[in-house]
Amino acid sequence: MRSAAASTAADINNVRVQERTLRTRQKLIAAGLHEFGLNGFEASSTRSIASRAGVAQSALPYHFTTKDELWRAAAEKIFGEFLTRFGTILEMSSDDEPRARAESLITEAVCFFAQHPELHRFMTDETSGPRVEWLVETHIRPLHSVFDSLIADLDAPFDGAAPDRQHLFYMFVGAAAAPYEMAYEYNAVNGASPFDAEAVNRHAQSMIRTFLPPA
Amino acid sequence: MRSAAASTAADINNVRVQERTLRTRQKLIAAGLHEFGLNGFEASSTRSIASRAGVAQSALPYHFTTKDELWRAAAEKIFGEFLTRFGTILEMSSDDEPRARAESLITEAVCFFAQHPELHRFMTDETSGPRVEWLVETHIRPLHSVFDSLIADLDAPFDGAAPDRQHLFYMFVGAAAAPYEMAYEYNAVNGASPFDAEAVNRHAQSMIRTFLPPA
DNA sequence: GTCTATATTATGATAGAC
DNA sequence: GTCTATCATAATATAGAC
Repeated sequence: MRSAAASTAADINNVRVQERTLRTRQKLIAAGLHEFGLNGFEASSTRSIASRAGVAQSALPYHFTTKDELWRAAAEKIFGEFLTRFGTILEMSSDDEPRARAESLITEAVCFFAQHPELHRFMTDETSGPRVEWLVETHIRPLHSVFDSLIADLDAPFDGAAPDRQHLFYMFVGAAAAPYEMAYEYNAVNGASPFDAEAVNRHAQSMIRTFLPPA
Repeated sequence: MRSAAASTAADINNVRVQERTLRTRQKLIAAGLHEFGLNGFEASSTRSIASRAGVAQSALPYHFTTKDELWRAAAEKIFGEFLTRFGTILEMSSDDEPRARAESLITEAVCFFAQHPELHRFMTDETSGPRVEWLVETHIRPLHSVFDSLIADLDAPFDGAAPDRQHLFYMFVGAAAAPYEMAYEYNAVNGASPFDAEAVNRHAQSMIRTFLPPA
């Protein structure tokens, strides 16, 4: 039966095509995440992204229509990874002592910023325009509820003199990401990379000592 | 005496020309500071800068040869202003009680980041390359000694459990600048501008409560 | 689906009139 | 010194061969 055989072949072929499409899209997203996270949207060219992904420049508009859409796909990926990982940690630690839980949440957040500095760059690259508006509504606003569960533990011990809850979010994010946002400077001044495991641990400890009052 | 008259006329003319040159250069630096501070180096076009300054695009390469040099001039201006202002505050407060002094230094730093968000953008816009290298060696490294006088007061009360001194610099800068670095998001989420005087005061108070241990 | 080649636009820097 | 006009280049997106 020719039609059945053709249909089967087409199915097999479609699967393979879809797999290849998926792989190429993923390579482009990974490369875009790297470039956008390092240089921001405007300073990243589709050529450099395609080159990093190992495909032709025209593969980018083919798979994502515009540079803008690739940027959105990269944002989805990095914010999705963060929410997934943090959701897991939040669940796993739900029965821990408040202090120990806060410490491990802070440590996890610092490690994520160190391993994925792109996350913070996406949050701060542009100051206005359609991309920021989309990002805030789609991905950053939800972060606040995630951090609220962290913040509940952070300011409880302060009683009257706790830092402003609204501002804790910004201070925490800014402080956690700062060494990685200024990595070149950190390296030049301190003679070591802020991404080294030892430096990350020290940063997590410093964050705990700064944002959790002494026990 | 024709030559004397001509000389005098030329001198007067030179002064006027130099004054006009200076004004144009200053307008370009101010416009460049604004654009670079808002969008970063690559995303700022010489056309938009010139347009903001109210001069022709070609006035930029005429007065500064390259976009790069204008950027450096803008960096000189904003870092110079910061050092001048902070130097004054440091002197004026040298006889204050340590706690009160630390509080006023923190408040001053927060106000400066709020009034000049360009400063932090210059520190974080690019992650590598000749401009960052120049900026770190010329302007950011000196900031560390300024902050050291602040930090000496910050971590003294902690005794054993003080945050890492190296990391305090980054945490402090990151936390102080965060609301202004994420101003669009702050506005969308909190329904008010982080640049409002009331929000700046609250941020300064939150910074004090976070980075100075309860008295 | 991926490539090479190209159309189109925007950028930074230069030339020349005034 | 400032302007208009232009060059040269690099960017994104499209067309067409395979």
